[in-house]
Amino acid sequence: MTEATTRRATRDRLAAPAPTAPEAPIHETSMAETPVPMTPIPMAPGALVGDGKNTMASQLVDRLREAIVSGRLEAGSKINLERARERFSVSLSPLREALARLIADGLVVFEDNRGYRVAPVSLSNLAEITRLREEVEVLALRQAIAIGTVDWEGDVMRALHRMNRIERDPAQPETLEQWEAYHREFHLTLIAGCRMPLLLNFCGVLLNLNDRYRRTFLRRTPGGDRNVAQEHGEIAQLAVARDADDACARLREHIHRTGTNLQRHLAGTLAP
Amino acid sequence: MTEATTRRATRDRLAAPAPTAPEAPIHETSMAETPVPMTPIPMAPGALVGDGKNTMASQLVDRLREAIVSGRLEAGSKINLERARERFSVSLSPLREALARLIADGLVVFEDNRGYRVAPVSLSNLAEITRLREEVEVLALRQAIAIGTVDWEGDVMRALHRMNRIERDPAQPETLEQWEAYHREFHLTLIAGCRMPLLLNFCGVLLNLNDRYRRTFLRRTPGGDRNVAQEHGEIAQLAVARDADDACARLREHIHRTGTNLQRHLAGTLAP
DNA sequence: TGCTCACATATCATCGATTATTCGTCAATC
DNA sequence: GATTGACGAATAATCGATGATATGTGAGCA
Repeated sequence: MTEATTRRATRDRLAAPAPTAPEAPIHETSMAETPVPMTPIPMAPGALVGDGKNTMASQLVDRLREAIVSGRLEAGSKINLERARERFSVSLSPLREALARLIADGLVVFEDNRGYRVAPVSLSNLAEITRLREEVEVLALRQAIAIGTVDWEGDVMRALHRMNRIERDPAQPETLEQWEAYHREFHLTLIAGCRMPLLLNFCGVLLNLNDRYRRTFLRRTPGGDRNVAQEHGEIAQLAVARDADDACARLREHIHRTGTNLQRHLAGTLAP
Repeated sequence: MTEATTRRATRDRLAAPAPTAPEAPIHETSMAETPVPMTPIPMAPGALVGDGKNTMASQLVDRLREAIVSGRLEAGSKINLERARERFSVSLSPLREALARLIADGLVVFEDNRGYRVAPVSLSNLAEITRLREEVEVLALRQAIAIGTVDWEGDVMRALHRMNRIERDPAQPETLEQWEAYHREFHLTLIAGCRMPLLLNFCGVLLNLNDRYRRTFLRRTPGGDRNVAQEHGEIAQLAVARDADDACARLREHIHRTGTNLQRHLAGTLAP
């Protein structure tokens, strides 16, 4: 039970700064902070209850990622270390370590002696993300359909159900955030059955990058006139029915349409 | 004047520790250090004379990557920070930052409060690497053949020529190292024409991971009875001739055969 | 007016010391 | 005799301070 004491002390130390206000922007431009209440994120699959995120650096990775994907940290903006240090109430070492890890996600870019900055967005970047998702996510799905277990089927249906039950109300931003989280989990669960860690990791990165575009440009009109829920449902049904060709075709269309949609919105944002 | 003094001091500081002995093993096990004389590496393409690697952390990334891919740092072994700090003559901050960046390469794994370790090797990991290389490297090649410029064609032929001119003499380890560098560059150049940064980055990661297996298990008998040089030549010729289907088929076979070869050697190492 | 160079300032990079956590060991207990 | 809990050594994580680099500014000159 001495251990309990020690642990509790740590938890307090770590928990204390969290409830404070959501991070204000670090970059020089933009100061209107969207008061998003930092959802108690149902983080990436594979995270056991007590295993991860005990250190400053690891928590920072999540906080920074969320801040970037949500658009609170403007694309392309410089990350001033001193201000970020204050904002997140940490020291330089864990901050730099967290940023270094985020390079892997493609959300942060770095240059020697010039520091870190939020990865920029561009039409070509979006096009590549879409194209690669079509290829690798479909590849993963095909493999998942081939070797996925019954448990995997169950996971897929559960993820689908949870996502579709969320009522997306623009007046309640937290419902949008929640849907984003479930949507991400749905796509990851769909392919998780393939049991190829490197591939899943890469798909997760692409999904993150894609989500940043959607959350920035399609915040309230996610599907346009599409019935996204139906698309998801069909893909899931075909997948658990082990109809590989049709499931993959539908997933590919789904990704492609989303990409086209985003492309249009982004072009509208950049051009005028 | 003052500035000149400052700069000179810095350069000396950075240059000084480099020529010292090659890094001895950091991990607890294994103490017989292969006295590989740390080739003055013809580093990754795209490195201008003065652009990158000015900081301790960035230099460390390269040194550590080389140490891991070459096998000097044993797969799966724990990386003791204090010993690594001494060995590489740096402080903890840049060391941790460098290790954090190497997570992206899949060469290092991390766990909160348990530190960093060299990524383990396994048959399933090798199988996935091979499978993914077949898919994504071929995808990249097809795109490169579709849109690659004449400059790209030239780059491919040059890379092929340089690689094939190296005489691989097991008695002269530096020739093996040199060939590895050129070989890596050949494969990357072959697909560089596709102009998809994310895809190229992923291919580079896979190539690195693959090279670790080859350099560990196929150090002196790279091709078995295969004529690897001829395989490379044919792929290059087909690529610049814009024969996409044949080039991709050959590349896929090439990757697959290499994988099978490695699988056999690795199985022989793990089993008995 | 436009350019170059020195200086001041802001920022990034690194270090050494301090704090927190884990892991091995051993004694106490059931 | 096995399990549990407490200690101490080893190691990881964090911090505050210092050193190095880049960037902005203005004087001097063509």
